[in-house]
Amino acid sequence: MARPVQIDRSKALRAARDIFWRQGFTTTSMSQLLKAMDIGSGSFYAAFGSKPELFAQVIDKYQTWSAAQWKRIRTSHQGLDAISEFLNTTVVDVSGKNRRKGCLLVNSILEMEGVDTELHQQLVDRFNSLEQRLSVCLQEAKVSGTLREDLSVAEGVGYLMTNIYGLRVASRTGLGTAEARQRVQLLIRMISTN
Amino acid sequence: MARPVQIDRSKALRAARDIFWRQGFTTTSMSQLLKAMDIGSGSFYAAFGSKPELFAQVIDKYQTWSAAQWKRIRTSHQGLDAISEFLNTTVVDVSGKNRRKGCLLVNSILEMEGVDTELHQQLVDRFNSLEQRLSVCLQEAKVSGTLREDLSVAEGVGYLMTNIYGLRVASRTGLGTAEARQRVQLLIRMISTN
DNA sequence: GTAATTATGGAATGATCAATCCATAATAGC
DNA sequence: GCTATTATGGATTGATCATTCCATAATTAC
Repeated sequence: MARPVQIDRSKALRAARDIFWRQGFTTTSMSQLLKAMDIGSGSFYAAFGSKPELFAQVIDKYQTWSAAQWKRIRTSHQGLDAISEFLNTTVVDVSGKNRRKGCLLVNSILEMEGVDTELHQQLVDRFNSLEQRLSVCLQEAKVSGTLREDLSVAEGVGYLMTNIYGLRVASRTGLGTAEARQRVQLLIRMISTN
Repeated sequence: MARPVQIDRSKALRAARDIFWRQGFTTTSMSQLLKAMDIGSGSFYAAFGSKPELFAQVIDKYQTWSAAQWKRIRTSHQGLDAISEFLNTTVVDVSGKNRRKGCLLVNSILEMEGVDTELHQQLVDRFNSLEQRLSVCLQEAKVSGTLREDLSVAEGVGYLMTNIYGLRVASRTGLGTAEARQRVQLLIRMISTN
């Protein structure tokens, strides 16, 4: 009865994700965004509400993808091996030819800090769910005896979180894939039983 | 013969540094900046040139201060002890009551990445001078036998850089001073001879 | 006190921002 | 093929951005 929607929502969201990933939320202007998504402003506001609302949708989708990836890793890895696999996957994914920079969630946390306090806290909370996943893996390692005896699970989680943040940032200052992998290997070795 | 300058340059620079530190370069508007510095736009452009030029001056001053701090540490500490002192000083300085967030240099590196490529590379180069300082300390530790034997100096530098970045970021996601200190203690312990 | 000179800060300026408006395009039902 | 309906995207809007302009204030030399 009416003109049908012609925008490919999922494709548009992916384009938006990638440009936010590369440039951040604030830096990306609506004109850049519309061009990247290849839609007009009318369609945009009809379909996504506003620039911040679109961003929230992108973050949602990103986290869904992120959770799926974690689940995939966990079906075939456990303990320190799962953590190692997680780090390698995410590090590889964010450097090298792939032009996305760091982790969208971490980047956004840093960017939104002084700007949108509410969104900032939401993002931090979401990211902290990673702590629980890491905690479970470390517990497994503790039981299986692969975790350094003088290291508590809580300490290990803090250590890993610091290194994850650090690797994300380092990947944005020119750290190559090969060197990133070496750092991952080393940081795992540090918390393993010798 | 003419009206004398009444702005306190160093005080104004400090105010600018603090608001950039809290909010970042892009997010801070000229009106906020002028209000924080407590000067009018005429005086501002006469004294500092432009917003980007002011930022460069702030970064310069920040790094001068940072170098002095490092020098101070080195007069009384060496090896892993110097690194530990450096980490504790900077971590304490950037969290808790002090409302500045993270490290101005690191924050700016992340912010300028897609925006101003030239400035971004300058900042990265500056920050990398830290690697050399760390390398010297690790060499001292190697000689004195306090560095884990199975760890090369190069590996140690990479490890430390990751953790420094990570701590800077973690301090912007709600990490408290006490917990930050524990993480510093742990990460030093990991690279020490047991 | 007057003239000369320069700092000052509030009022324009033009660019760009996100968001809205609206004439037009594209469909389905009849 | 006509009507009703909704998607579309370029033009428009009002706000805000960094910057410039300029009348005025504050000082020194005489």
